[in-house]
Amino acid sequence: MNIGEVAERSGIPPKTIRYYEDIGLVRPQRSGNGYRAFRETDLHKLAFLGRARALGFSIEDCRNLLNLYEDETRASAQVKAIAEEHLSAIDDKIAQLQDMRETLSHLVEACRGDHRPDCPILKDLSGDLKNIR
Amino acid sequence: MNIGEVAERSGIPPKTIRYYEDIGLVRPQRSGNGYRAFRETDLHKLAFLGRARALGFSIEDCRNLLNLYEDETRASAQVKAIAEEHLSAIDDKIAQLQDMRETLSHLVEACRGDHRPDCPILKDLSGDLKNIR
DNA sequence: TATAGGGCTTCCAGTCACTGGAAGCTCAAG
DNA sequence: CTTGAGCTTCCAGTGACTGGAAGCCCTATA
Repeated sequence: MNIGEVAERSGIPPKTIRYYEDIGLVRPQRSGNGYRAFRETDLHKLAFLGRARALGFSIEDCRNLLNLYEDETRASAQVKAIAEEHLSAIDDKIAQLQDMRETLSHLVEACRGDHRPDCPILKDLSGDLKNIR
Repeated sequence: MNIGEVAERSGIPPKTIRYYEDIGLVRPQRSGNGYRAFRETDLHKLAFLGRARALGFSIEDCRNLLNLYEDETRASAQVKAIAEEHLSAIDDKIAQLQDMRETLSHLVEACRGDHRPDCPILKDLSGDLKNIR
């Protein structure tokens, strides 16, 4: 398989696949003409990476997950540990975004959004906390 | 004021303040010795930037908000538009993270996390969807 | 057989918002 | 006069790609 077909079947763009090779996540062989020659196992790995990335795992996490996947002697506890850490990072991020959302939505509601310059959003950003709440 | 004092009072590290000058967000004067000389207005601007960044606004948004803040002829509608767009981006991000969270937490729960290699997390990532929902 | 196109290759640069580090100047205290 | 803190600039690295340029390879059609 050439890179185009693999890209299509894995859903990962060619540029990204070349990047994954650069950083050692996949190691396709080469044809006589210099083209990358992917086997089914490469495709499988790339699809694995695509799903892991879609769950928000970092590249380093993906590398470790892939290693565990290929390690028949793994303990599922190792996989679970990675996933739990990531899950708690996601929870942190959600909480942080919800804090922002909370503040910002109050400000947006309080702003009339008309032609006049008065604006509680700017007032808040400027440090004048007398407004809102 | 030198950069250290401004950093302390605004809560923004010196490195970041220099970076903000590089990209034109603040324009402190210079003392005879080459040190940056910040006025109160510069400090005020930096604190504004700190709060806007804490709400997750991009640097470009911050630049626009700062311009509007200094523009007496602004319409609050302009500010509100920026804030609403950002708010909806935040909402999108939260939704995306919650999707990830949902999937991931089910997988984590299903994984026994023991010494054995069987792992529904890896099974899911490898594309075997027979497991879990 | 010439050529046109699409796909493939590499390499370099840019993204976003900083952050770390090195080399070197300035200033105040002891 | 030395020490050390604080300031300066410049360069490089982060994460995970993404865009673009220059050029080779392959196939189909005129």
